[in-house]
Amino acid sequence: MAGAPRTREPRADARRNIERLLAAADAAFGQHGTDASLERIAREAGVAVGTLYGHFPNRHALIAALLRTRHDTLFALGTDLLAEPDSGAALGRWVRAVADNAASYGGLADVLTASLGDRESEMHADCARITELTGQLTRAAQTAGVLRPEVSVDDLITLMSAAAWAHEHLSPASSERLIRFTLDGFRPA
Amino acid sequence: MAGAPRTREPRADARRNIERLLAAADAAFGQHGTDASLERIAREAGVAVGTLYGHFPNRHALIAALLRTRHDTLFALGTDLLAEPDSGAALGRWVRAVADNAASYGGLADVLTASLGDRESEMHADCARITELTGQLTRAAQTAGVLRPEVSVDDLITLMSAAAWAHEHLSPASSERLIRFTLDGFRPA
DNA sequence: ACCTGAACACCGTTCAAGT
DNA sequence: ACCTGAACACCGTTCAAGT
Repeated sequence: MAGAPRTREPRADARRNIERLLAAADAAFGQHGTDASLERIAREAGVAVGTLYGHFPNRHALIAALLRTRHDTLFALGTDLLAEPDSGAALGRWVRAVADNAASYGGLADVLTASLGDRESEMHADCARITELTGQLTRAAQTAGVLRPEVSVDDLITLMSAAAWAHEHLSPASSERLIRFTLDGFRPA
Repeated sequence: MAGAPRTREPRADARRNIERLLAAADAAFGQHGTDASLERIAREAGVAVGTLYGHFPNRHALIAALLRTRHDTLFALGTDLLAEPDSGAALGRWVRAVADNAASYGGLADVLTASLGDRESEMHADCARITELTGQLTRAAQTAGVLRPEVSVDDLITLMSAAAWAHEHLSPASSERLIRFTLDGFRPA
């Protein structure tokens, strides 16, 4: 009764191609932003375009795969922050972490924002999880009285996305200042 | 002494083509954002691609031409606001006007931000003028004591651009709320 | 099960040739 | 002085054919 290979593991060559594609994509997105040429990525990975499409049906899938581990550590941070006694500081750290993450590739803020509203996107679940954690941290800060009650989760999402955009298109410093002043505006009078 | 045509006016057919191109571009940018296909714009205008490039050497030039009159009325508003006695309210109205303007086409916030840092761009002068007016209104509000002294022109530019981005990628309401809370954070404690 | 590369439809940009 | 359209180099995406 025997080792019929009923495994779902990808074949060894496929696995290698996937890794090469991810490495090439990470480099290309880092250098040219999230709309870097997919053809070039395949070429750089030493693989035919069809192979890229075979593993990643579209650009979103490729980006999502790259963000996968990054997002896991982000979620871990989020749940840790929920236990933080100073919920104002926790929220601040969360906002910065999310904004930084959404700025890891040029154009990523746009992509993530689109994914939040697109149930079909490979990144939709991740975006929803971020929204969920943001909601919990927001409510915690509000019950602690360190955040105005009229501030909504959407307001936080807006700030984080806008800060990520500013990080990329203006400068990290501008982004940080926007966060600081806006969080100030979020505090009770 | 006679009517030799020493005029610099474009020829009648050229003039007509320019107008058709601008109309088509306005429609296309409105619908598909600032990176709409130039080939399609030419086709829609009933003109060969070469004609488009003959009048507008690149995409920026085309966008700049479309913004020209819009910006003139914006500048007029800016100088009017300098005379406003309530300099806090004046700054608020300015921020909203600039942000709205920078959201008139999808992707325009990105383009304008790039133009601000690119001396070669056809929109650079316009962006510089906006920065200048922002600086004057900022200083006016600061001497009136309704704006924290550590807020810089860059902070205002950041807010206006980020708000324009949010207007486009999230919603006009999100953008307005970002402006409101951040301006709150800009006020003296 | 996976890979290849040609195929198709599109794009930005240039430029010789026309009027 | 202006217009045309073919030309070139690139791209996203699909799919028959191979192994």
